[in-house]
Amino acid sequence: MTLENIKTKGLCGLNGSTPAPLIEDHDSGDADSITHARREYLAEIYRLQTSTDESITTTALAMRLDVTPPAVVRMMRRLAHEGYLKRQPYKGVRLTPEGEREALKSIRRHRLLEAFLVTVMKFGWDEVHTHAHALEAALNDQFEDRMDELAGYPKRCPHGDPIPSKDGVMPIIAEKSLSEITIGTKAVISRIRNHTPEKLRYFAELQLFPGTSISLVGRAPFKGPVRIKNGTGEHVLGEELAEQIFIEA
Amino acid sequence: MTLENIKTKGLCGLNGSTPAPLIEDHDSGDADSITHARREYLAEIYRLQTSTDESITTTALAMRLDVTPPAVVRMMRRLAHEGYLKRQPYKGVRLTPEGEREALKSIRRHRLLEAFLVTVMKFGWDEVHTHAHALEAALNDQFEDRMDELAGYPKRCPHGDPIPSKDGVMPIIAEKSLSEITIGTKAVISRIRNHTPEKLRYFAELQLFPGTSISLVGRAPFKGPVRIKNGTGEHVLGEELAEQIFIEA
DNA sequence: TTTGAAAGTTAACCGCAGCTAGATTTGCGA
DNA sequence: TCGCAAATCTAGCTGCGGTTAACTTTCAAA
Repeated sequence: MTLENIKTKGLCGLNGSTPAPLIEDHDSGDADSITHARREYLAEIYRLQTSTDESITTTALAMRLDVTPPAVVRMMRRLAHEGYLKRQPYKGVRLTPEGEREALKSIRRHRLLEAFLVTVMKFGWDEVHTHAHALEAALNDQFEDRMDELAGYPKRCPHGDPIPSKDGVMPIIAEKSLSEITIGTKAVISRIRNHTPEKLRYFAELQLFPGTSISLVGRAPFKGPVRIKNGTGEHVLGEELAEQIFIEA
Repeated sequence: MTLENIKTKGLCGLNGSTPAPLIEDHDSGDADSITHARREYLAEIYRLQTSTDESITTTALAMRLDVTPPAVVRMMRRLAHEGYLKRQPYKGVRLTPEGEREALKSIRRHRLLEAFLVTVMKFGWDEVHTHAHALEAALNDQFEDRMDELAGYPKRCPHGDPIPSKDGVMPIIAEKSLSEITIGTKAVISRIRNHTPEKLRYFAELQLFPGTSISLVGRAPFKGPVRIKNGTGEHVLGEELAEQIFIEA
């Protein structure tokens, strides 16, 4: 076989699978070509930014991303330089609108992927985070759209986290934690804000999912455990777990 | 919010998505931890190795992988050093059994992914190669098994390429190209050995898929075009296309 | 107001996987 | 058999994203 036709002949068989021009970048539909790591940083900043009012510190980010602070510092410098965020050394960072856009894109992909993995691929809600995290890097817009379609255009991930719209808008949802509501309240769980596999398996055992109707039967004083009732009966939850269960307000 | 509980609190919501211990390597089930690029090289060597009898040259590999020869040379040195292949400078390389095992694992993933993308995710057979190529890097064994299951344990990829078994055995299939068979033969297409999207779309237009029954009606002399007949009527195919269509012998 | 621990930053390194430029080997054709 | 072009290889560079070690800044408590 000559060298010339190696490139032009069969592709994926015993005879080969990857015609050179097909390898390329795979971010078709994106055009901008921001790296995956950058988007991950931006998404994490977004999450921190919307869950605290304080500005985002290097160490907090480093912990969340499981990297060392110097890695964060350098990435922040890059991202600031590229216009995704404003940075004040020693003070913290804040996303620019472009940064927020990328962050939301990343968050959308992650949650859409989780929804897809549960509804289409039948993974457990305790398993999807890890898979989604790995697969995120490989998605492009077309694939994202197909997952969206197959999963039935989900509005939330399996844990109840809202999925940003395709044009980058995060739905605003008024929610209250079980630790904040008054005794006697009947409501529907909207979100479980802890994705540790073990905790999720425990919640699943008690049939506590987004969508489950529950009523708050009682609460022990001094931030004590709460008693709740759902279809499967009455359950007692420690404060730590209770404050991670949210209901639509 | 204090730094301590940032790491331990909610994960994927507005409040966070990536608990540090979950990030890890994602090659669970593999244990060996060979990089994706290495596996891609090994797979490409395997494809070349089984489609020619000559030894694999640096330039051929470089073209197939769309990288420069020096990149190949260095990777070959690494892979030889790591025991995946035998290398004779200026002569070529040959996979060791370990190298072949990794190559087959990679090829299995690619083809399984293609099958999954077509049967479950409803992509066209002309689209799947690129998607599969990007997604391959993110798979682990559990995900691979789930795809296998959902796709119905396919034996071949959408183009008819056999899928190596989970324990690394490539099915041996006796096949003949349309350009090799005698006039009058009736047979079933088993494989299309060209994965260029345009060609695939053309084959699809003529309803020439693996599984399609055809008969060879005629062939013009001197490697001329062939006439074939299938459910949709009679078609004329140039020699170049004809030799890329295979039937089970 | 001072000071020291914690947080943030800089400097310098790593491996991976690309690249170009230039040297070397090979082997075919004259 | 000899020489030259093509193939191969070496050397040295890039960017990415990670690390450790050491330095600087901040801020709260004494």
